[in-house]
Amino acid sequence: MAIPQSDEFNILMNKRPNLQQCADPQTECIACPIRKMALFRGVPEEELGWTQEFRDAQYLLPARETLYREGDIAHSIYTLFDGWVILFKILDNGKRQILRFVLPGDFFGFQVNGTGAGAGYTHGAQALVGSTLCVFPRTRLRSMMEKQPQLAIGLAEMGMHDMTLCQHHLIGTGRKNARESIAFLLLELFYRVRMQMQNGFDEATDSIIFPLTQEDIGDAIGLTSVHVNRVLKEMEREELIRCQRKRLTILGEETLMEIGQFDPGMIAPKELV
Amino acid sequence: MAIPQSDEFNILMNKRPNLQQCADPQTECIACPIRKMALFRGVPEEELGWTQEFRDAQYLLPARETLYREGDIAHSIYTLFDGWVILFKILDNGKRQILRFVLPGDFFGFQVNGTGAGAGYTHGAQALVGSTLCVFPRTRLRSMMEKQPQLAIGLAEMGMHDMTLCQHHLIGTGRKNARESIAFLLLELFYRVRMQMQNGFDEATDSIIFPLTQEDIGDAIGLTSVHVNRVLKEMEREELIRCQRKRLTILGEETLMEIGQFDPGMIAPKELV
DNA sequence: CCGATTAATTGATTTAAATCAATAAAACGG
DNA sequence: CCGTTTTATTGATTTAAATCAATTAATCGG
Repeated sequence: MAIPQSDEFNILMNKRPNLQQCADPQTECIACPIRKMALFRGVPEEELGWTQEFRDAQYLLPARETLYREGDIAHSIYTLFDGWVILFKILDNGKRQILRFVLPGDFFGFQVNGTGAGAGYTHGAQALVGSTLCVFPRTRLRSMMEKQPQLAIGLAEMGMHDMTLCQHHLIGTGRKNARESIAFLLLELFYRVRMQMQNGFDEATDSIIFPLTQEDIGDAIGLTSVHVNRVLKEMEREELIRCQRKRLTILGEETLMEIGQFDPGMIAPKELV
Repeated sequence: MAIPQSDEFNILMNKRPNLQQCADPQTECIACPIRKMALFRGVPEEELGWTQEFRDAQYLLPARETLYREGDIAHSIYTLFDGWVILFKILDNGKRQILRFVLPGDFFGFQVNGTGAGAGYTHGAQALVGSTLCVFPRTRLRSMMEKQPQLAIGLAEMGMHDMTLCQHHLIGTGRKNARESIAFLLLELFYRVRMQMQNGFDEATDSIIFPLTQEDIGDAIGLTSVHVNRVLKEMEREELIRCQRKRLTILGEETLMEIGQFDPGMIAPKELV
């Protein structure tokens, strides 16, 4: 049975043809299990009806589909409700640099070039696995923030968090070798998944769903997939990790943390004093 | 003649021993020539007396002095009024990664680890040349933003700008070679200086004051100073740049932009719609 | 379940940049 | 101006990672 599709949905589909409408019922902001980590973290409960109204709807993005490309007009901004999304940039020579791994609760799509409603995304976005998105109109963000300063504070706090991650990736590509960078990235994603979502993390085996290919890892860290493979294999031989069937298990957490110079404190959400 | 020093100054000096009190008169926020680019960009003129009161004072940081180290308790946040400051992180192996070049109008010092008043800076800060700083107490930032949402919006906008720069540095270290990264960095700094400040840029020769050593360049891009030297020398031989006596001239702007894949649009200040 | 595509694995070879090692040239503090 | 300390420069050698080239193992769509 076909799901009836709203006008707004059809308009959005013209802009973002890969999105699929969610089956109802959709999660309300007030009942949202990830709200405390997400954009509306600081907004008081009694105001949530109002933020709810700001939100367009929830949509599904199938695995491997592109949400938007660099340069596309940025009509929407997004909160990832469930799944994995990567933000990346393709260089002239065809090489790809992954800029950010988006996990549930993360907000994205607000980095644009240019001014006004016609500004374009500075990067592309693509799902690694089937993902659910909360969609918001970008052009109302500023007026929303003026009315509700908690929203602006939340955005600034999330921006600080994203910046910390980006700076650590810069440190990795700039001044760490392959083994160190890879150890760091695996731990970062492991901790983020364990902290941010209920599903994905399996307590029994201390493992997470890990949908990255070795090429994805390389494109995040600035290595070729061949070299990533060699390092991962070596780590498996050393019983530091197990990485197969899209599942990652951390066996030697202490050792990996030393190798990667990883401090779990960096994963903690940022809060303005 | 010694400048009389206030109580607040003496308290600050215990925390930041390298700062020197400015000779009066200090620049008032309302008369600040860089305000339109800085933190108080969106704050209406009639509110500036109030923001002025938030500000501690202006201080001098001599060339090569450290403002703070990673882990220091983050009492203050800063706007650079004049000069050049670098933010960096030192790894366990002693290597340094420069995270950001701070130019006049830029806001910094708010990236911290931990919560509350005792949180510590995630990075160190050091002056490349004698610099003037506007100092603010970090612990009042949130309440300021709640009272004046324009401040939060300004912070979010500046955060977007910083993020764009950080992502481009990541792209450079991750997926560009030495020649491409260096071309990009030189152009980025050239454009930022030309855009942000009156002094520093010399219209007659189309050159800027450029206080970085070749080691600084390397630590920003993830290269050794030896290799930076070879690439710079080659670029000089090709008449693309002139880089001597702490002054940088761009001779082959078009060619450099192609080499570095540099788009001046990325330098433009970000604005929320 | 099955052919087709995508991802992982491994070996051989090359290369961009690091490292090692000296000088030469600037900048700095009295 | 002068000795001292930083920076810049250049050559010789090494190395971490890239590239090239197959082959094997998974995953996917019907």
